[in-house]
Amino acid sequence: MNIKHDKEKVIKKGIDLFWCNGYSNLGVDKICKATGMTKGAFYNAFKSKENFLLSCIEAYGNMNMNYLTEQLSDQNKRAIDKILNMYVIMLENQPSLNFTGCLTNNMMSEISSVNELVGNATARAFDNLLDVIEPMVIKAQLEGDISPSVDSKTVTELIHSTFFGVLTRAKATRDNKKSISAMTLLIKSLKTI
Amino acid sequence: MNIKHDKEKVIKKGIDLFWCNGYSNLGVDKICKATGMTKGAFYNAFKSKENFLLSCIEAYGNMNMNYLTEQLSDQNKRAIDKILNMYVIMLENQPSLNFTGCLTNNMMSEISSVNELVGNATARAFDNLLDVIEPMVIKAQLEGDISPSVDSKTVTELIHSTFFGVLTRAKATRDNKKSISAMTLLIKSLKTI
DNA sequence: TCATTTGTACCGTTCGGTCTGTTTGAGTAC
DNA sequence: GTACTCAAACAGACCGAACGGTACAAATGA
Repeated sequence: MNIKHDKEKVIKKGIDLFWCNGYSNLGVDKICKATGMTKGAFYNAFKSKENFLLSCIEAYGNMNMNYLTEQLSDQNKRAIDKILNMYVIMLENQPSLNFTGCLTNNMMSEISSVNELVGNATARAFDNLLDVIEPMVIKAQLEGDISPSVDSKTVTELIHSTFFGVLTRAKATRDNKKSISAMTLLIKSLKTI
Repeated sequence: MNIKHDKEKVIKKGIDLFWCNGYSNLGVDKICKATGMTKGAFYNAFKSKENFLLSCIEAYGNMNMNYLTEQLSDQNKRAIDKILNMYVIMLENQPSLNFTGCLTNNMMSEISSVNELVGNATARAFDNLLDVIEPMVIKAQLEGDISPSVDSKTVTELIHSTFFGVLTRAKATRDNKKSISAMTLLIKSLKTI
C-alpha cells in the first residue's frame, strides 16, 4: 500500500509539537494541521493521542542517546571535560530552542505522575541516557577526576538529574547563565568527595 | 459585603488541584466543583484561571518559605545536616503525596516557557526559597562542611536545582530511593571542592 | 438603597475520537 | 499488458463533552 505520510517524519514533527506546547495544551487538530494529515490518516497511523506521545518519547529518547554518544566520543579529551562540555553545550542551546527544555523532562513533570504509561516511557528514556553517560563517569573516575570511592551509577544519576533541574530553572527565568554555573560547580565538586 | 467563599481557602484548594492535575489538565468547572463555588463567585474573585494560578503559585511559595525556614531553624544541628535532612524529608514525603513533586517545579516545567507571567511567578518563588537556604549554606561554609572558596549563591542554586531534578525523576519512576541517594551524594560532594 | 456577591443559563470554541464513504495501489489471474 | 480484487490508507463531516469565559438576574447586607 502507498503510505502518504511517513510515520517517522510525523513523529519527528510530534516531538517538536509536544516539546513546545506540552501534552494537554496540544490538540490532535493542531497535530494534524502541523503534519498535513487529516484525522483519518492520524487515527489510522496511531491508536490515540497518548499512544502518539509514547512513540514520540521513545523516538526522542533514541535521538538523544545518539546525540550524547556522539558528544562523548572524542578519544583525545578527558572524560570529565567531555561530560561538562556536553551539558554546557545543551544549556547554551536553550535560548535558540526558546527555553523549551527537554521533552523527556517536560513530560515527566507534566503527566508522569498521572499517566503510568508516560511515566514508564520517560523513565526508560532517562535510564537509557544514564547507560550512555555512566561509562564516561567510570572513565573519569579512572582518570582521577571523579572520586573512585562513589558508586558510578549514583554519580551519573546525580549529574543528569541536576541537568534536568537547572534546565527547568533556565526555562522560568529564560536565562541559562546560572544554570551553566551550577552545572559547572557540580562537576568540579565531584573530583574529591 | 458578605463573602461566602474565603479567598485564602479557595487558593489553598487551588494549590492542591494544580499540584495534582497540572494547569492545562484542570478546568475551571473542576475548580468550582472542588471549592463549592459557582462560576459567578469564581470569576468575581479572580480575573481568570491564569490569574488564579498566579495567586496559587505565590501562596504556595510563601508556604514553602515558612516550611523551609522552620525546617532549617534548629540551632543545635550543623547547617549541612539540616540542609540534607530537609531535602531527604521532602523526598520521603513524596509517596504520600502520590509523587506529585513540587507545584513550583511543575508549573515551571509545564508552562513557564509559554507563559511569561507564570515564568516570572515561579522564578520569584524559586528565588525566595534560595534566600532562605543561602544563609544556611554560608553557615555550613563557616562550619567547614562546604568549601568556603565557592560562591554561596551558586551552591544554593545547585542544591535546590538538583532537588527539582531528582524530584522529577522520582515522579516518573514512582520511587524516591535513587533521588535520595543522589541528593545525599551531592551534599557530601560539596565539602571539599 | 445600592454596590457587591452569587447562581446559572448560555456563549463560541476546542477537545479526543468515531464513522462512513472514497481513493489507492500491490497482488493476482488471464 | 490489462482487468479485477480487496485490504489498507485517507478525507472530512460529525459526535458529545469539556473548555474558558460572559450575561444577567437574584440575593445579600452594610
